[in-house]
Amino acid sequence: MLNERSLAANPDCSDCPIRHRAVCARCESDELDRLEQIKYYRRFEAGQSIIWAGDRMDFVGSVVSGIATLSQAMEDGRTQMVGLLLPSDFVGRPGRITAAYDVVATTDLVMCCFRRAPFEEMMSRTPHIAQRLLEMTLDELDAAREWMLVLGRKTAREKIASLLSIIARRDSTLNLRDGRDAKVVFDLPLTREAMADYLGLTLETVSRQISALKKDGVIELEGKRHVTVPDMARLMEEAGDDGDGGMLV
Amino acid sequence: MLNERSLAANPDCSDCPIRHRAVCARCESDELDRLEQIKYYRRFEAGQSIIWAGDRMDFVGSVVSGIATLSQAMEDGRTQMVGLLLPSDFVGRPGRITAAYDVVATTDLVMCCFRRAPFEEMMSRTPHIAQRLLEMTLDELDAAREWMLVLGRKTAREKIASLLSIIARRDSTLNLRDGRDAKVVFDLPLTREAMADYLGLTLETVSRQISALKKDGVIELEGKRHVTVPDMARLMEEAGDDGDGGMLV
DNA sequence: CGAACTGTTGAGGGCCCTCAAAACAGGTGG
DNA sequence: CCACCTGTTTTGAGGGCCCTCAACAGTTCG
Repeated sequence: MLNERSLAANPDCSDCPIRHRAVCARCESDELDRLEQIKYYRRFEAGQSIIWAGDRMDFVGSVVSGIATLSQAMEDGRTQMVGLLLPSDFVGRPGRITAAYDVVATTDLVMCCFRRAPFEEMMSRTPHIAQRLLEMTLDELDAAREWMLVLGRKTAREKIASLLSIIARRDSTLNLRDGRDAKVVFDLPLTREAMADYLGLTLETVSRQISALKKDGVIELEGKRHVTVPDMARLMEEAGDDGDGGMLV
Repeated sequence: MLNERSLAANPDCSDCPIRHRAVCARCESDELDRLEQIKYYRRFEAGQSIIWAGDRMDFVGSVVSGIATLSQAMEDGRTQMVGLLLPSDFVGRPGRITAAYDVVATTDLVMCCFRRAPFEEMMSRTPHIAQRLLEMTLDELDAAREWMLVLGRKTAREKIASLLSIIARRDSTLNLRDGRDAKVVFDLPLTREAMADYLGLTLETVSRQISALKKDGVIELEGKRHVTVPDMARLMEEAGDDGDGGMLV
């Protein structure tokens, strides 16, 4: 039914790009060995649905590479994105059988999956996994709360600036740059429609506000997706964030 | 500096009203004994600030009785509520020194506090605490995501109906009634302004929409705060929720 | 009574949504 | 190579929902 295929070979955990950030980050080598025995990889293509809300979920897992979105839909079609899943992010809730949200791959994506039952059994006996999952869940909760401020109180222009600065900040931490002073360059991993679903806007408003930020010199565009931010502090002002830039101290 | 005072006597944990729902829910009696040694009670008055965002936090704790709000403010005064704390809810993040949000008591409130260092030390040695905290955090994350749909995609009328049905549902579970058929009666624990901060609206819009729901017979009002819902299914329709009512299966 | 706070109601305007059309890019087939 | 189609994005015109500003009512407390 789905087009993904399991990889015959499971790459070694010690070579894994998300080894030190995913749910397995704190595992000792013997714990990792046991995880290795119950893991398998699945590959999804850009645009493909990974999970439908309400479906039975037989696995949980980590995004290894690529990007996915978590979203919620109303009956009349209105949809709100409630999570943006990047490499190392966790999918699924231990103890829950039915998926609560739609999960869609927005780029080609590789997921490291664990069958639910063995994973839960292992989690109950391996504090390192539960500890790391707690830490990751608390981070997600903080991000969700930051997002709620954006959704509830910011203007369309501020919303766009907030999203851009979130993406820019993430990229700048990946590239180990100073996120405040240097020029930041990145590609938007989302369509205008996905950005609208993220921000509680329409895609037309997203397009208009991006054009406006470009006209005002806050960002530069090359093609539709490639963004340059000449002055990160300026962008963060536009986002309505204060000098601390929302960095949780 | 604060007007709270410690109670001379710490009530016994086994008599505690939140014993089976708070962060201590899964603790064995010996674990509870150790928690008992590091706990103390603090009492706050309605309207009083419990924590300011950015302040150093020397404790974490559980709401024993009363209601508090978690909120985030922008420089220009716009504020968004990001959490509503009811009895058994946890305050503070283990591992974090500085408070990320403002916490305000909206009613008289009693909190069961643990000094941070001993609590964290105990948490690392007591899987039952970390397990329960993980479960509670996952629940909060689900609630936050439901809330994001409300903030991002619902109309003012739907927002009000959503908030009312959330409060009604909570009260009906407390009262062990059937939340679908029976008449539901409750008191609003929030001012119009707090409801506005919850929903990303102005207080005037909140007032207008409540009046409209009353005029249309969706709710009945006695005074400003006492609400009767004659038909829960109708209210949930108005909230834009489908037949399942957002109950996570 | 007056002050402070909470809540209601009205008038007007602005931001963003809705509907619509067109530009643009990528892919396919003639 | 061009015609054609599909999907994404941009831009325009108009309108509605909610915000802003304002006045007033009800309650509590001094």
